[in-house]
Amino acid sequence: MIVEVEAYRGPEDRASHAYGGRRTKRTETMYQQGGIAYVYFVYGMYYQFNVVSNVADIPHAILVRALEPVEGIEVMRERRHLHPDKNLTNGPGKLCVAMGIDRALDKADLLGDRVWLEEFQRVKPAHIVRGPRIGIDYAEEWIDKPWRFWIRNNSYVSRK
DNA sequence: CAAGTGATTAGC
DNA sequence: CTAATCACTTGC
Repeated sequence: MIVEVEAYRGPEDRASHAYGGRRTKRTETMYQQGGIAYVYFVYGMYYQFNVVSNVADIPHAILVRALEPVEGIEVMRERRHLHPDKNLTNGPGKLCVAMGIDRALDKADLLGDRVWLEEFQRVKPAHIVRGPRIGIDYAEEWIDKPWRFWIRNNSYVSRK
């Protein structure tokens, strides 16, 4: 269950890989019609999983930052090398390890059969909180935009 | 709290 | 071609 996300609004958003209309081999994914995965590699070791979210040529995406494990917990634990349950999926790099997500899933259809989203539980708007995004200190006036959203009091979010 | 890690990008 | 950067995690 997704419990934490961040919105990236290229090309205006300085924090987005598509800032200024940057359209390269990597960012090309975000310019496609929404409903597909944008998976990229950072810091030499981690993948990040995003949902492309607008029409073609408007590079918007949602970074999935944390999950609450619901099924397949044993498999996740193996992939995460026996870390305690609460560390399985409480960060964007961690959840990709736990879910087995890598760049082979970049551009994958999220209504397909390799990786997909489905409705699970309805979350009341009052239980959703927002704040500034994480790890984008370079983004100048976009640093403080409250575009990180998480479920209040959920213990699997990446930070309190 | 800082190192690690390598793809990606811009700049020459 | 080179060098800097990075939507992070872990272990000290």
